[in-house]
Amino acid sequence: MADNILERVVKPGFHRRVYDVVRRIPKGRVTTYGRVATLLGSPRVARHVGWALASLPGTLTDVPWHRVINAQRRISFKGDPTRTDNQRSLLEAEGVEFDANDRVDFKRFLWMPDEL
DNA sequence: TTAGTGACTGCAT
DNA sequence: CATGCAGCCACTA
Repeated sequence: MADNILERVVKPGFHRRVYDVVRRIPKGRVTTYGRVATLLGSPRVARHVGWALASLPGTLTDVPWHRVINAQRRISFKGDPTRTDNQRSLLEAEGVEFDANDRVDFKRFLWMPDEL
């Protein structure tokens, strides 16, 4: 089970909390690193959210990491460019659309949790 | 224990 | 609109 793998790969608790939030993002919706951080109670730890996702074992988890993009409404690309391609493909497969500038329309696809 | 790092963000230029 | 820069703090070595 993916969760078991996650338990072994990820030790720290903060990461674990990030994954719990990300798992709640509905299919076909996206959110930002900053919003996830805010849901965790710390609006200033957006970088840690990204870092937490960076340490995921890729496809071996049930965490929809691809539904998290940056506040500029774009997919963050630092490191491996193929990752961003994959992320975009996954989102488009769920119905999320990108405009000519590779941006997502938050009015239509941003996940707005009740808690926020 | 200390120092370095970063899938970010918001404000300034 | 595009860059640049400082702040942020859990995690890693």
